[in-house]
Order: sequence, then structure tokens, then C-alpha cells
Amino acid sequence: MTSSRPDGQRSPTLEEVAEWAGVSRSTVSRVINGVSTVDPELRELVQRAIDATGYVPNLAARSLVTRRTDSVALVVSEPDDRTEQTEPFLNRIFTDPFLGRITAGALEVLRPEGIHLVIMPAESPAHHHVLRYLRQGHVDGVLLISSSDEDPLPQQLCDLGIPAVLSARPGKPLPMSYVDVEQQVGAKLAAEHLLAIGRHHLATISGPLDMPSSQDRLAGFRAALAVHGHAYVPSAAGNFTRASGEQAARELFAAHPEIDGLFVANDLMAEGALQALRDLGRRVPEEVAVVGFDNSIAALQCRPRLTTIHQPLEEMAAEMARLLLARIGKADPKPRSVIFHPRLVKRESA
Amino acid sequence: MTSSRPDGQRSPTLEEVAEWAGVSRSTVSRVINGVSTVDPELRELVQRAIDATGYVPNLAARSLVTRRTDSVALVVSEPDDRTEQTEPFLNRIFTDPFLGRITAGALEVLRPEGIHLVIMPAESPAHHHVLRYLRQGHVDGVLLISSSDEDPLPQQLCDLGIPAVLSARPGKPLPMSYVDVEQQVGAKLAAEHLLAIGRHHLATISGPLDMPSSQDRLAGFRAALAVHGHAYVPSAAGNFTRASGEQAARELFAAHPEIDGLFVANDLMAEGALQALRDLGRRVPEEVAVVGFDNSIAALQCRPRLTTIHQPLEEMAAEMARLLLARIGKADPKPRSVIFHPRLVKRESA
DNA sequence: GGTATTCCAGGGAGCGCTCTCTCCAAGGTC
DNA sequence: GACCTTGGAGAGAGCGCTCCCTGGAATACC
Repeated sequence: MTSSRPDGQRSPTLEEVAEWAGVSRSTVSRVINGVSTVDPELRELVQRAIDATGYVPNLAARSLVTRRTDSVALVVSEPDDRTEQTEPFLNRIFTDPFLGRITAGALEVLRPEGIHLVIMPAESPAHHHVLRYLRQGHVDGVLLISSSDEDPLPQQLCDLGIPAVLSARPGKPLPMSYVDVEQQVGAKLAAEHLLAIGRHHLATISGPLDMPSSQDRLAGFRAALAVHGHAYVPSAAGNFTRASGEQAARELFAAHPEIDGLFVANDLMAEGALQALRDLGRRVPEEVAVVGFDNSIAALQCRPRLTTIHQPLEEMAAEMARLLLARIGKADPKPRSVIFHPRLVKRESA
Repeated sequence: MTSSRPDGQRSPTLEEVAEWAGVSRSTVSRVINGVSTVDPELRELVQRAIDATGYVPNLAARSLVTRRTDSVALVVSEPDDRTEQTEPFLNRIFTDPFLGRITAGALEVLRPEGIHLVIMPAESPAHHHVLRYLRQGHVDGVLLISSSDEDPLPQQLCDLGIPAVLSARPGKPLPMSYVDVEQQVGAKLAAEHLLAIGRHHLATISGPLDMPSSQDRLAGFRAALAVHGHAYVPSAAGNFTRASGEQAARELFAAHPEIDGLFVANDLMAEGALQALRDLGRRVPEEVAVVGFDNSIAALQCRPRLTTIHQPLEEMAAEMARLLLARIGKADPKPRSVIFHPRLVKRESA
């Protein structure tokens, strides 16, 4: 039960709590921080003092000494060259179920540790802004969702010695921990499923080609088909939004009306493609089979429901958080990477 | 050009920069903070020292003195009683374009002021966690997106004297600034449009009924129809997700197959309703006209494109930020509210 | 030329906490 | 009973910064 202080008044300090309890500042500090060498009776007394005064430790003072803030940032970064897009960055990241799943997974690990997560969008013009925030020491480390291999942020964090973990293999080799899914294997799963259900004219809608994960999915799809004698695979690139998927599908079918199997690099674009196919009067899956990627909520919300490649984003984010905490705890410089396995989820679209 | 320090080494302090430049700590501090009473030559020298050492002010030390952090939180709150839902909270908020628009609008105002925005989801079991974060003084104030009139968070922030601005009229009167849109007027616009295009059997899908804004939209719709002699208006409540809109539409049309005009309390649910109508074989807008609310990107992505009520979320969020900054600057306790006007955006669905 | 005034750099206190070091008291050992 | 060990509380320094106050140099005034 905290007594609410009258407005504008400063919150009580350790010293005041100590006075209330008739002990020293040190003892109160020990109680707050759970140091065991405190007489149980005193501990009880101090606890009452804390409750009575409504004491909350002053973060600034504490972290000035400890050099810890007990919070980490989830930074969603966007490179320069993709800023001029139909859909604004913030719209995109807050519309894709992706971010919600990452957040959920990270919180799963961070909350029990008492660590706060702050989410910061970092589209390119505001990069320096976010960088300043991170350098000022607001957070102990960062979970970095970086989408382009041209993104300077990973390198910058590295240089500054700010603990960070990436959400995917970095474009350029970097001494940083990261988490990833076997992108190529996922694409292969999709390819082989499409072949297995008897499709012969396959095509793919990829993500932005400056992203390693997009490159991998595209390469994986092509490689798997090459093994089965398909030398040429039409493809079009989107930017992971529904609208871009719709657009890409239109282009693809305009140029290659014979396509009967489509692998789309995420579910949102697949949903857009489904839209395009409906407009074009192509029945799914009868005439065209569609496989997505992510197994997000979007895959369940479209008609027909999407066959897709599941990637365990929540677990991946949780692992990112674990890697980050390990890195923050000991200044252990050797980076680790953890790779997850994708799997095919069969539904109606293929 | 900042020189990158070798890993693990602490960042330089004011004192070190002062030594480099051969001046006092105070002078460097003045340069950093843009105090004008510094000799231009010295200023120049100090600036070189700052660049050379790669100095960044230590936030903890600074805010220990200034009691400011130059960051504010965007807290998205969720009450207890709505936690057991089909779609997890994080999925919901990170799928609705709503949050992206709010963020964009707030950043528009905050970034030029050099103020950082940190986003924190606060579903009920983690409420105390977020509250602790706020009380510790991580931020100077909070933009609160609170959805239920049962939500204790606004009251708590009030009691703690933490500057905050609400995104909507609070359920219970509270001495807090807020921003809102004329919900009832918006609903009236929808009602009158549906009547104007000759619909007679009107129904509505509302948001969660513990939200003042949902209540207002529902009441406004009913009131407008009452004026035109419609005493009974079937309604079903959703939770602002696509899936819930689909579900609600199914229920509504099962019970009232005669419905020919539907007002849905947000675009996402309207999209779900469109889905349901497609499944039911009802043509939109020929057999059933549908009007949404928000004018979000979702309204453009569905087929037929959605006629909807526009609310200027970006401007509203910007105004929230402005109100908050005013509140933080001077400890001016008198709350203000700013109400925005909705308007009808005609597209294909009605 | 001496004194009052202005300007601007430096000195020092102190923000609220942690953490080490010191010190006292109680218990154990011979 | 004198000495040593140990448990647990208090004292004090110091984290890096801001901000007030002081003081010296430069300028203005009589």
C-alpha cells in the first residue's frame, strides 16, 4: 500500500526511508537490493518504512553507480534507400504481425528478469536520434531488427561497444550474436511441396533484395527447383506489405500466365497475392497453389487459408533476449548464433 | 567524426573532455548545453575536444540533477477483463494500423524537440511492471492509450503525479488532459450516409463495450437513427480485430438476414465483416452497404474499398504530444482537452 | 587614475544511490 | 578470562553531471 504523495512533491529518498525506520541508508539499500545479511526483524521494519513512504528507487542515481538501467531496446531499423515507399515505415512495421510476435517472445524472457523492453522505430532519417538514445545509456543493450545489408546500425553498435543481438544473419560478417531461421531450408520445403502436389510452372514473390533473408529464401527456392530440372523461375520483389504482394502477383501473372504454383516470401504479401488472383479470376488452390512464409495470424485470416512455412518467431525473439542478457552480464565478447528450423504448415492454399 | 573506443572501456567524462581542451568542466558543460556566455574561440576548441574524445553525456548523471530524461513513453494499456481473448494482446496492437499512426503523429512533434519516444505494451498482468518503469523516472511523461473505463492506470498515474495525456475521454472524470474525436458525430455521419443511399435495415458492429469510444459510437449511431424513426438497431460487439468483425457479422446476419446497411466501429472489423459477407454470398454494396471507422490503410486494402469515417489519428497524437510537453514544462495542473472532427470518406462499400 | 560595472571562466556543492571499508558486539576457542 | 572469529550495521567516498557563486580580467565611467 503506497501512500500517494501530494502533487509536485519529490519522491522520498533512501535517506528519508532510513530516518523513518531509524536505521542507516545502507541498511535500507540492502533491503531494497535483497542482500541477505540483514536481520529479519530490521528487514521487516524497513519494508514497512518503504511501504509507508511510498519509496521508489531513483533510477538515475542508481544507474549512475551501477551502470545498468535494467532495460533493453527493441530497435526496428530501416535503411536509407527504402524510405520512399508507398506505405510509410511506421505503418508497415505496425501492421505486420511480425513485430508483435517478436515483442511477445522477448518479453517472455525479459519480464521474469525484471528487465523492461522499450520499442523504438528507427527509420533512416531518425537513425542518429535513436543512436543518441542508445549511446546516452538509456538501455543496457539492444535487440536489433535490421532489414538491410546496407544498414550501418549493426556496425555502429559494434563500434560503440553497445551490447546487441541481431534478428538475422548480418549482411556483412560482424562480431555480433544473432538468431536466424534456416531460410533456404524453408524455401526448399515450399518448393518441394509445390512440386509434390503436381505444379510445374513455379514462380516466387521475394522480399526486398537488400535483405539477406530475402536473398536466402529466393536462392533456396531456386536451388531446390534447379535440382528438379527447373532452370528458370520467374520472380518479382515486394517489400513485405500486402499491397506489394498484390502488385507483384499482378506483374508476375501478366508476364507468365501459365504459373500454377507460387511461393511468397511472407504471409502478408501472400495475402495480397491471393487478392490479386481473386481479381484475376484464378481459383486458389485449383488453378494456382500459393505457399507463404511466417505462419503468422494473417495466414489464418485470408481465404483460402494459407499453406505456409512456419518460423518460430517467438522462440527466436526469446533466444535473442537470452543471448543479449548473457552478453550484458559478462562482457563476454565472443558472439554466438542460434539457428532455428522452419517447417511446412499445410492449409488450403496449396 | 567520433573515434571509436576500444571495447569495454568507459566512455569519456566531462572532466576528460575539459582536460583535453584545457578548460574547466563547467565550460564544457556550457558548450554542451548551448549556454551563450562562452567565448566563441573556446567554444570551438571545446567542440573539437568533444569530437576527438567521442564524448556523449551520461544520461544518468544528468537526469539525477535535472530530473528530466528527455523521453516519454507511449503506453498501450489493456484492462484485466479482456485478457482472455482469441488473439493475444500484442498480436492485436501490432496488427492494427492504429498504433503506427499514433506513433507517427507523436514522433512528428517529439523528435524536433529532441525527445525520445519509447513504446510499451501494458497488458494487464504486466501493469505493475510498466508502472514501476514509469515511477522509476525513466521518462518525463506518458502518452496513454487506454481502452477500458475500468483501466486503473490513468488514475494511478494521476495519483503518482506523473504527467500523462490520454488518447480518449477517460471513463471516469479525471483531472487529465486528453484528446478525442467527436465519436457520436462520426457515427451519425455513418448513419445518415446509409440512410441517404436508401438503406432501411441498419445494424452495427461495435467495439468492446467497456470503452467509452465504443459506447459513444454505438450511442451516436442509435441516436441518429432514432431521429429518423428507427427504434431498434441490432448490434454485436467485437474487439476491433478482423476476426472478431467476421464473427460479429456472421452472428448479426444469422439473426437478422434482412440487414442491408452495416456500420462497423473500425476498419479492421469492417474488413472481417466484408469477409463474412463474401462467404455468405452477399454482394457489397449492392445487397449490403458497409461503413467503417478510422480511415486506416486497411480501408484501402480490402475489396470493395471501404467507405469509412476518417479520424485524424496522426494529428490527434501530435496534439497529445504537445499537451504532454506543455504539462511537463510547467507543472501546470489544469488539464485541457482537444476534440477533433471526423468526416465521411466515400469509397465503394457504401 | 581610481572605482564601479560587466563578462565569462572556474570552483564547489550536491543530486540519490551503491559499495567498500570500518567498527562494534556476540559467540567460540583454548 | 583473554583472544580470535564472525555477523551485521554504519560511515563515507564517489558515480558524472548541473548550477550557483565567486573571482579576475576587461571595459566603462567619473
